[in-house]
Formats: sequence, structure tokens, C-alpha cells
Amino acid sequence: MPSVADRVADELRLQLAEGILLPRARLTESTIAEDLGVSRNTVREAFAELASERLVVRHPNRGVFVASLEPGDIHDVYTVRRVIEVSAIRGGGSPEAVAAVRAAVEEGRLAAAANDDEGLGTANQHFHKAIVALAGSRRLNTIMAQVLAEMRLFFHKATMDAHFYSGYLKDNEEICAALEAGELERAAELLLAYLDRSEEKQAEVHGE
Amino acid sequence: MPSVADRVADELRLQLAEGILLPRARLTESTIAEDLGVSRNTVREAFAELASERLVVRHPNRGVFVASLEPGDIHDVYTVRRVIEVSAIRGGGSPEAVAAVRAAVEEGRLAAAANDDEGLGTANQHFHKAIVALAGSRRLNTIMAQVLAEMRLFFHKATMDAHFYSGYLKDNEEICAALEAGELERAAELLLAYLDRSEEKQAEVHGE
DNA sequence: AATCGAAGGATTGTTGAACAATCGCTAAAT
DNA sequence: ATTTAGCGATTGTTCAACAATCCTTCGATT
Repeated sequence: MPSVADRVADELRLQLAEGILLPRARLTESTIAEDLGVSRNTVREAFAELASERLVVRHPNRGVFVASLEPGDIHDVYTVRRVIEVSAIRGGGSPEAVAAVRAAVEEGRLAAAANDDEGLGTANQHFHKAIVALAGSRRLNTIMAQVLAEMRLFFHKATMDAHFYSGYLKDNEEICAALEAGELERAAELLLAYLDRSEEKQAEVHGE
Repeated sequence: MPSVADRVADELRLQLAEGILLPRARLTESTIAEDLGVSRNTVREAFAELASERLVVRHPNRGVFVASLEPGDIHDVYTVRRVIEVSAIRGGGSPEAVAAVRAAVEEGRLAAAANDDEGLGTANQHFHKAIVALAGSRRLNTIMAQVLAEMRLFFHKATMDAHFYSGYLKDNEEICAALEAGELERAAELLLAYLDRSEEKQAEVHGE
């Protein structure tokens, strides 16, 4: 049912998330068209989709490249996250939405017990996705989804360090507890502190 | 220097903003290609661009239509605005950014003096764009730009009523003054109240 | 008469090939 | 060593064709 262009975009998104395609890598239309057995024109449409999600950058007449976040971009991304996530948590949200946050915390706990670093990362993303979902806005959800997708792009370096996520589980648990207890202001403060620390870590890893 | 697809997208964006293309109108690839003297394929790429901005909706195998906001969308858009604008103003911002807000207020005052309803509307958009710019985030700016573009789509109905904007000038002036005085919390409250009232008005106009 | 279903027409989705425009690189010339 | 000229590869765009899908109309059935 999904169009071919969509499936091509999905495949590329997957390869981006898996780290098969690394930042700054060049994507040549003809080779991808051949590899996936589709027309060059279709690849083009897929590129347009990915470009609109900032996963890929178009350099006119030069080609498209896997996006790479520079120091300024890291701060920018975290600014967006602070604005959206903190506002969302301040709003409280429906019981089901809060339950989704709790579920993400549990998912993380399970992944940690299984020593599944990969799962730990996605659980964390689910957690922050659930935080934004508190606001109950379709548009905010898609914005957040895009930001998270953008972040996955340069998380691979960081993921190498298994200790990168160390401690964030406790943070999430604490934030979730405050949220459930209705201590929204406290939850917001904790979340903000977490984001600041996370940005700092990212800046270190990507620092030069 | 801009690509043909970009120029087609620009032209369509213009026609959307001008109200030449009304919500729910159908955009047929072949006619647009003919009208603008470009290939159908190029029109397709332009469509992809507009669809990513939510100005246009793709119904698979049925065509693309000018987006039309439904009651739920109106609330959703204002939720995004509340989250982003209020957060931005709470952050304060650089003196130049504050000056830009003031400039937008003046722009509105001039338009009002000239009885220029059209100008009044764009001045208001500049005002809110400047508010978001306080946060100094490229991503937040583009998000806000898209939201405003989305709103222009269904503002045409409202613009008929010249009194629709009545009073908002004073609001902006007051918000700006509070911002300049460093009374950020008060500015945020005023802005929030304005957005709530604005949403209510929109819901009335589009209500059924 | 109302409902259902089968052509028919129109539009989108996708392909393939072609060509111009543009860029990066290499090699020649000063 | 610097500049220039040209070459090769890739993108940007067009065109033409065909398959897939949808909407409508028309007719058949009950």
C-alpha cells in the first residue's frame, strides 16, 4: 500500500538509524536507484522526503549527503527539546499519557536488566516521546519525532560508550514519579536539568 | 540559482497565501505543469515540498489538495504556538531580538494608521515571528514559520472581517512593553491570554 | 425503484531514456 | 607554483510511455 518512494525513504531511514550510512556520506542517486531496483526519479522523491526531515542535506548540483550536526546544531536541537518537553510536562496530561511515560521507564529498566544497550537507547527515546505526547498535540509529536530521528544520526558515536546512558534511568524514574505525583514544577525542573546535562555530554563527545 | 522545482513551490505558496487557491481545492499535476510550463515530474517535487510544510495534503492515488484546517487542527496549531511562543518569551532574548519585537509593533501601528488591513495581518505575523526568534533557535524559527504559513491558509475568511484584528495592536504593545521592562513572567501571561482569545475567535469563525 | 456491479475515462505512480547544466578534478600552459 | 582549459561524472529537468488506482457512468439484476 505505501508508495515505492515511501519504501525507499523507509529503507534509507533505516540505514541511517542503523549507522550503515554515516554522517557526511554521499548518496548518489544512480547507485541507490540500482541497489534498490527503482527509478532514479523515485529516489529523488525519497530524497525530498528525507531532506524535509533534515536527515539529509541537499547541496544543489552536488548531491545529497547524510546530515551531520555541528556544535551549533547540537545546542539548537536541545533548545527545541527544552522548549517542547518542559512545556509538555508542565501541562500534566491525561492519565493514559502519564501511563505511557511510566511504560517507557519500565521498558528502560528491562533493557538495563538485559544489558541491552540498543534497547536502552530506544527506551530513552520512547520516554521523551511520551513526555511530549502529554501535550496531546499531533504537530508537537511529529516535530519531536523528527528531532529524535535527527539525534539518532550522531548518537552512534556516543553509543559506543556504554556508560553514556549511565544514570539516565534514575533520572527518568524520578521525573516520572514527580509527574505521577502531580508535582509538575518539580518534574519540569528535573527534566530541564537532565536536558542540560545531556547537551553537555553530547558537546563533549562531539567537541573538538 | 534556485531550482525550477523551488520556483514552482514558491509560485504555489504565493497563490496559497493570496487566497487564489482555496482550502480543499484540487491541484492536478498536468494542469499546473502546463500552466507553469514545467514538467509533471518537477511539479511532483514541488508538491513534496509543500506537503512537508503541511500546506498541501496528498491523498494517495487521488491527488493533492490544498490543506484545510478542521476544528481539531485549530486547537492543535494553537497548542504549538502556546508551547513555543510562551517559552520563547520567558527566555528573554538578546537586545537586538527584543528590538525586532518592538519593530513589529511599530509596523503594526503604521499599518493601522494607513488603514491597511493586509499590512496589519503581516505585521502581526512578524510580531509573533519575532517573539519566537527570542529563543535564537534556527529550528524553532522554521517551525514557527511553517505554523504561520499554515495559518495564513484559513485566515482569508477571517480577514474579511476587518474588526477581527481589533484590539490585538494594544495587546502586542503591552506584551512588548513588559518584555522590554524585563517582566518576562507578565509578558508570558499576556501572550498566553492573547493566544487563548485568538484561538477562541478562530474557533468561532470556523465553527459549525 | 433501488442496489449492485461492470466498463470507461481520467489521474496518479513509476519507469526509462535522453539532454543540458554544473561541479570537481586533472593535466597542460605560463 | 598558479592559473586555465577541458574532461568526466552527477545532478536537474524534460519527455513519453505504461501500470495501477480511483471516480463515474451506465446498465443489469432483484
